[in-house]
Amino acid sequence: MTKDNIREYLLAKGRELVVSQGAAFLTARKLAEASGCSVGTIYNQFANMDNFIMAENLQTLDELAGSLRKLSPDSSAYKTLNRYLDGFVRFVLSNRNLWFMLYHFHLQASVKRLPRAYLRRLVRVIEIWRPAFEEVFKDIRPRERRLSMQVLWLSLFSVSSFLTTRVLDDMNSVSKKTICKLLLNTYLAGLTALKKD
Amino acid sequence: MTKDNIREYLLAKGRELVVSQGAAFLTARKLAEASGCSVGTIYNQFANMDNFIMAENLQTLDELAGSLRKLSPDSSAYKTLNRYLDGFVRFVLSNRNLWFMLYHFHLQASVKRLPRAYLRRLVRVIEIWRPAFEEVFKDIRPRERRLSMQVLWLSLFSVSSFLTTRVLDDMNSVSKKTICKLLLNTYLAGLTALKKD
DNA sequence: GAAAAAAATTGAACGGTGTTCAAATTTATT
DNA sequence: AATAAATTTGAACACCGTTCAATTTTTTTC
Repeated sequence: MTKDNIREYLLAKGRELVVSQGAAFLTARKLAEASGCSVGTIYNQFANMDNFIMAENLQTLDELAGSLRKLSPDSSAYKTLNRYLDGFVRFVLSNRNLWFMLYHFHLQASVKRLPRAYLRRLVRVIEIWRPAFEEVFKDIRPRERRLSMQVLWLSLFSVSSFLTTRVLDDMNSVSKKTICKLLLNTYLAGLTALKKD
Repeated sequence: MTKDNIREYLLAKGRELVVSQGAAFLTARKLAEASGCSVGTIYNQFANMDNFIMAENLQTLDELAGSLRKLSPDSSAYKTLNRYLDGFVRFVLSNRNLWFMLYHFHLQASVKRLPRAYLRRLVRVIEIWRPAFEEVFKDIRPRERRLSMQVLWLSLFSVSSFLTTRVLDDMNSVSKKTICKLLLNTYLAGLTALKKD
């Protein structure tokens, strides 16, 4: 097979495989077969499969950011934060396999160190929340506010891993979205309550 | 090699490998070599390596439960919850590789379904928190209280995965324990604030 | 257009993984 | 001691990521 943009073609095909068959299905040989090329060609475009997966994950984060940026602010900053959460949960649930792959890789890679390019996109996603968050908590000192926001994001991101699996289906009778909303709003209420001291 | 309790011996050796070399080092062949037997013997004791890892994880959860149960209540139920969190974080940080293996397996397995034995032990851990939690929030309706507790545990459990990696070292200047304490106490404050409505 | 040079593609091969199972060995029973 | 049962063994199978000499394709040069 010959393509002018093999790299993009491989990424697109790999994405198809993950979406339709799950992250575990994405192997060098299966990708090669699905793309109509040999494994060598993949390794000509990507140093290794980890880099390929990373490239997919960067795209996923870009799509998440794009999806969140499309959301218009609500009547209050507080409601806007809830809107972002909605968008986040919706994105994860409608991109389960891609998000599972991202989180799985994130977990594994973070044993050593996450690539700068990846960390940058994570920050980019968090930055979308920031204005609304600062608006709601404008009378909290910047340092603490920044930390609180990071902890909130860390919690939501961590919990998001289980949005992609079946584990929460057994434990609760409430929906995954409800769980996330409860986490967000309880945490926000906690911040609101604590700032008064 | 011949042992009267090969199963326990293999589990102990496997544990050594994970503790000292990391979860990725635990393979059938390496375990066989470290234990002085063949791969076949392992498969005679365990249906597959997943079952072996599961057995290790059950033990890890038992050890966590034992560690938490050793803690004596503090002067208030609220402080007791913080004490449990301390114990939890301390356990995870001093059993990084084992906890990473557990969480990693949990994530993977939860794509399909987690074994009953495993879920039971998870519940057993949560149950340790329950009395103190119910004491603090005795005027919240049981159903909501139960849900709030599950969401709290889910958050802490999810975040715990990153206690075992380096990822939080780069993002914040505060310690991992501080992050967890902030999450817990903000969430608890939120519950306290919300219950007044 | 033909020949030479450069670039890209190929896929068998290497070392690793989990897993199987007929054969060898050890243990228990008669 | 001979037989029967249970256990252990490790080569072999199908995968995995990865490499790289050989092939094919493309480009450049004449």
